[in-house]
Amino acid sequence: MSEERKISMAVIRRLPRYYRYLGELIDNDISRISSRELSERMKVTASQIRQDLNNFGGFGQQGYGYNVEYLHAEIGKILGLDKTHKMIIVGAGNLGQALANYQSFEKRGFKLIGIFDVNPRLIGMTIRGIEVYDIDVMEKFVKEQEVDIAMLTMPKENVRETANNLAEWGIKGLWNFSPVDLYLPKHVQVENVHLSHGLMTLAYKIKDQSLTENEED
Amino acid sequence: MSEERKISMAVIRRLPRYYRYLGELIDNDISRISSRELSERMKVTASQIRQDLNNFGGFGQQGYGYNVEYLHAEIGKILGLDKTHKMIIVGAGNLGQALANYQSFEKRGFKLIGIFDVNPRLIGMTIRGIEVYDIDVMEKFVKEQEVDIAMLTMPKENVRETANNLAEWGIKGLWNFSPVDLYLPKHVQVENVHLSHGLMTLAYKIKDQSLTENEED
DNA sequence: TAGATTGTTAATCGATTAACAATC
DNA sequence: TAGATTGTTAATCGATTAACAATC
Repeated sequence: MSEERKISMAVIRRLPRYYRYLGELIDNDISRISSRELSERMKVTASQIRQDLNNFGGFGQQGYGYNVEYLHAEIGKILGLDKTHKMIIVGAGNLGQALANYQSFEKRGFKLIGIFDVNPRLIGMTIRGIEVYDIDVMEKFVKEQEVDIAMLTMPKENVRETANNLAEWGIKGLWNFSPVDLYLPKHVQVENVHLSHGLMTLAYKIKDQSLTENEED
Repeated sequence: MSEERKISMAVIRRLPRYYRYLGELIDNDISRISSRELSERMKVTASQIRQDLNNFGGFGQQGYGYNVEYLHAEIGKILGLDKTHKMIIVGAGNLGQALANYQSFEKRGFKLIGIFDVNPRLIGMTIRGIEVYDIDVMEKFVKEQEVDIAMLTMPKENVRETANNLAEWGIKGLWNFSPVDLYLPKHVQVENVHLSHGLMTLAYKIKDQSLTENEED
C-alpha cells in the first residue's frame, strides 16, 4: 500500500513551524518561495527543508521553487488540519480557561465542545459559549460525542486516573499540561507540555552562554 | 579553565525530567537508585542516563548506584535552580494570570515580582499578591529590579518590539508563549512555548499511528 | 572476596548537510 | 536555450546504545 517510510518525530515537529511561516507568506501575498529563501527566513538549511518535504512527496518544481499556498495546504493535510477534531478541556481552572479562550485553535479545525470540572462553582459557567459540565457526565459525553482530544489542565493528582478513563472511553489524543508522564495504550497519543521543564531549560541557558542549541520547534 | 566540553541541548532538555523523577523518589523515601532501575521507571536506556550524567561529572558510585538526594541537588545546580531568578509577566490576560498562579515555580527559585499590561482595567489588580503595573513603567522596573526573566503572554503583534526593548534593558531570558520567533542578541536566551505546534503534532500522531517518537521532554 | 554498577570507550544508528544530476 | 532550483544520493556529523574494564 504505497509509502512505507518511517518519518521521524524530529521532522514532524518541524512541520508546524513551516506551516506557520508559509501562512505568514500568504498573508504577505508571497505566492512562491525557494528552499533557499525560506531557509534564510527560518534560519535553517535549505537542505533540511528539501529533505523534510521530500519525506512526503515532491511539492516543488525545479527552477521555480514552491508554490506557497499549495505547500501550506499540503503540510496542513499531512498534519491532519483538514479534519475537524473534537476537543474537551478537563479542568476549568486558570489554565483551562486560558486555553478555552484561544481562538486560533478553531481555525485549524480544533473544535472545543465541552469543559469539565469537579468544582460546583464553575459548573454551569460558560466560556466563549462553551459550557462547563460536571465531570461526572464526562464518560457519557466523551462516548456519545466521540471526542478526539482532551486537554488535561487539572491538578496532577487526578491526571493518571482521568487519562486511563479517557483512554478506555475511546479518546484518541491527550494534551497533557501536568508534570506527569502518561503511559497509555498505543491507540492513545499523548503530547506533553511540561511548562516547568521549559523554565528550567531557560535557567540553564541563562547560566551557560555556550550553547549548542540544535533547534527549537 | 577546567571543563571545556560542549553539552548538547538534547542532554539539557532531559535534565528537568531526571530532576522531576528524582524529586518523586525523594518523596517516596527512596535514597538510592541504579541507572538501570531509573531507566525502567523513565523508559529510557540506562546507558543514556549514565552518559548524560557523566557530561557533568561522576555522581554515582560503582556497585552502589546514585544517591538520590545528592543527584537531585546536583542536577538542580546544573540547571541553575540553586539561584533565585526574578521574573515578570508581560500580558495579564488569561494565560498570564494562569502562570502567575503557578505556585510550583517559586519552589524552584523563580520569583514573580511584577506583572505588566496595557489594559487600565487590569492595572492595579493583584494576583497572588503580585501587582499588575502599567506597561509604561516596565523599563524603570526592569532596570531597577534587575529582572532576569520575562514571560511573554501578550498578543503576538507587540511581542517582537517588547522583546527587543527587554533585551536592551538587560533581561537575560525570555519565555515566549506567542507564535512568533524571536531573534535577539545572544546575551538574551529565549525559550519558546508554541502551543499550537504541540497541538498540530498531536493531530499528526492521531492520524498516523506508525511513529518513531524519539523522546519527549 | 564476589557481586554490582559505574564511568567511559567503541560501535551503531540516525539526522543533518553537502553536492550534483535531473528537470522545469 | 541558459539559469535556477528541486529531488535525491552520498558524506559528515552527532547522538544513542552496547560493552566492558575499573572500582566500590
